Amino acid sequence: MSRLTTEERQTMIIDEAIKIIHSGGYEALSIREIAKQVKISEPAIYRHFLNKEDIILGILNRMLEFDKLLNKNIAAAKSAKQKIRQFVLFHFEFLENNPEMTSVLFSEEMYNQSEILKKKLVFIIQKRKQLLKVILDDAKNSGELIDVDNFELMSIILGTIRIIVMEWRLSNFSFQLTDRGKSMLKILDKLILL
Amino acid sequence: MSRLTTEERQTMIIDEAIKIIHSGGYEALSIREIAKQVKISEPAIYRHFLNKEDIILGILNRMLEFDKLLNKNIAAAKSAKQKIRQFVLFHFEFLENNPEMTSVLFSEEMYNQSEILKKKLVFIIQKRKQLLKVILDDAKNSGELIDVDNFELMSIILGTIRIIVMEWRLSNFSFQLTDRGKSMLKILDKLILL
DNA sequence: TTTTTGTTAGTGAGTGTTAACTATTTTATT
DNA sequence: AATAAAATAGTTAACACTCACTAACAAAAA
Repeated sequence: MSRLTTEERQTMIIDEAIKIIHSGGYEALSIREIAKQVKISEPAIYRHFLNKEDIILGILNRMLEFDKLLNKNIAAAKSAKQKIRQFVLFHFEFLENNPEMTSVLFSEEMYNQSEILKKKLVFIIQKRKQLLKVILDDAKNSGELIDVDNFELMSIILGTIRIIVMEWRLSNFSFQLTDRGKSMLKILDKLILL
Repeated sequence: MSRLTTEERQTMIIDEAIKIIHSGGYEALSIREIAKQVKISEPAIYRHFLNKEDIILGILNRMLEFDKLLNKNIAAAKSAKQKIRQFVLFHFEFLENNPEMTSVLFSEEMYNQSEILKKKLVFIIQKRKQLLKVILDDAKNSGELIDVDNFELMSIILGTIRIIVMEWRLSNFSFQLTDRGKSMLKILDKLILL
């Protein structure tokens, strides 16, 4: 067996960790299982991560990469209206292509493990809310959005996205998430866009 | 120590189990910890429940009791409009008075333990959706509701309730949930009621 | 006397993590 | 360019601990 660099192993370890959570929930995520999937010994894991918490932190950093993609995607949209649509649709598109990330998204137990993890999760959520807030403020300024409190609108949009993804999971991914997202977006259009 | 009946012990065990989940997440829910809190030995737990899954099933049945209360509360409302408002508000009122139930609500790992548990959870969610569906259908028939697909409206309402409760949890219950619920309801009123 | 609720002691399996050591790769020196 | 030294990535074996659950027995209540 040839040795790999820490960066390569870290990537493999995070990859497999996400897969394990997807197939067996956070409870199934053990150092033993990761080692088995990555095909190295358990102690070798500790060459690349400080401890289990550090691995979970790595998973959370993967979620930040989604945010980068989301930002790029939205920057390309022209009108504020289009930005809102892209914000919603890109969530569904990304998760449809990366269904294992929904498991990460809903593994609340995982973030409950330590204050560091919880803070990081709150940070990620906060960042996404901030992005949506800027878009909604723009939309309101350009008269494209209904005149109600943006703070509440954010909860409506994010809550609706989240529960649809949850329904998708509970149905064992049995429907096309983007299709469902599109029909949801139509209604949302009617309700909040002018 | 005086002996108690199975019914009394079962109630105590479920009570403590919920408390444990609330303070330490599902991961903290062990037979050992329950026994410690109830102040009986571990094997004594097995006099009153078949196994751990059976205890979780008991917790899920507690959630069904909320549904009974919700049904009563809604039956008292006169107009369909009022029923929608009550459906939303009662969720917030109940959880504000029983914050530990939010932990149960969000312990997804718990229901992932077995197919039986997952099915029971899906059943509970399905039941609550059905209740909301009937209300929305009524509201539409009596011309009190905006004319969009009710299926999508259900996701918007349930998703918004859920994410507000999630925000409440992540803030360590630092704001008044019912107040937040009321201002949310105002916006929802504007958006979907005629 | 029988049933029910409790106890103590113990099972095998799984957990994250560490100590001690080895093999490979990279860097520095001859 | 060849070789010695240092750093890195891996191993096996074991640590102390927690897990859900059970056998065997005791005491209280019906």
